[in-house]
Amino acid sequence: MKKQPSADELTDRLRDGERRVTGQRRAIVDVLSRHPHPMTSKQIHAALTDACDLATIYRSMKLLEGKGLVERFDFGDGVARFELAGHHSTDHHHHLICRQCDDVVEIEECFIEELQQKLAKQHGYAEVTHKLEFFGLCPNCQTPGTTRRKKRSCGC
Amino acid sequence: MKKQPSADELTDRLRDGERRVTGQRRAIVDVLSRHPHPMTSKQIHAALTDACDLATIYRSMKLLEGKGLVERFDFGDGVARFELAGHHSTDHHHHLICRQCDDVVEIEECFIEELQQKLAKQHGYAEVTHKLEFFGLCPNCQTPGTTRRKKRSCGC
DNA sequence: CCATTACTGCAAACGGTTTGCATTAAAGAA
DNA sequence: TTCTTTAATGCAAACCGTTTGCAGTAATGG
Repeated sequence: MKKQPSADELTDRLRDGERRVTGQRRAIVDVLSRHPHPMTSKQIHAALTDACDLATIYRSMKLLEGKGLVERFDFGDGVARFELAGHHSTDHHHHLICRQCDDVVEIEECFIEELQQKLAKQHGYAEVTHKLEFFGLCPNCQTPGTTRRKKRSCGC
Repeated sequence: MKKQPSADELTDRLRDGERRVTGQRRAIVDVLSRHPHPMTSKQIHAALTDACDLATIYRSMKLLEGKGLVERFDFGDGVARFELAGHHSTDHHHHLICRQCDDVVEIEECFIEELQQKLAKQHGYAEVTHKLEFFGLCPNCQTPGTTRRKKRSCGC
């Protein structure tokens, strides 16, 4: 948890562009700010103290992502996950996810920027980005018989 | 189009394990063998000469993937895409996808194996794999006004 | 405090994928 | 070849994450 965009930045970024700072959006950002790993919309929904509609969350995530306040990740299971931007040293980063228990390791560095540029130039592509996630078995899940399907209490 | 797993290999791989070589599965592999880029189940379905049910395709893709005859890719749009294994020099590879027109460049090399191993060791993870795809604007789509939304005739 | 209009909740719709079940057709045996 | 077994198929319904239309609600600027 490094720099906190939280309330102030939320306001700043939403204000310009006739978007409003609502209780729901504040609450969503608040939940995200307390979780170190990407959360699904459903998890965010569950973590909210005073519930708001799931549709509102989906709409909010899209907005927040567009404003750069939130980062979207795809773990390949058909469910979008979100992290608060600025949560880690760089917004753009990757993850190492346990196939067995959903443990998540944050990989803060991104080592393929140069490679990406090489590819872009090579094929004449512009504005190139990438998505990269690693999957494996965490230490606990390697020894059969050990705790599997561990779930964090916060569900993230 | 390098080595062709096609019929023979299809048979080999399915036979052991009491799975059957059906007309539908042969047809699916056949369609894939004629397409250079990943195809969605719906695209495969559309490309089949004598149609078979979509559910059958979904079931087949899962089986073929499990048998290593097919490679699954995720372009982040919530639709699974498949390529015939052995289509390219290495089965494991990546793509550079145009955000505008869905053009696909096959990136045959994978340059982050060593990095992956470093990460695995660093965090004690085993059997680590990764998913990596690049997104950008292809040469055609960079100049506004040029052909956009190009669709290959084969829909792949 | 008001007026404007973005945002919310609700419910219905959507798109990709999965599943249950009765029927069809591979594969091996006779 | 024909018979038997049982995996695979087609069809329709279910699923699940996500999106959308609409009427009511609430944030913003005046």
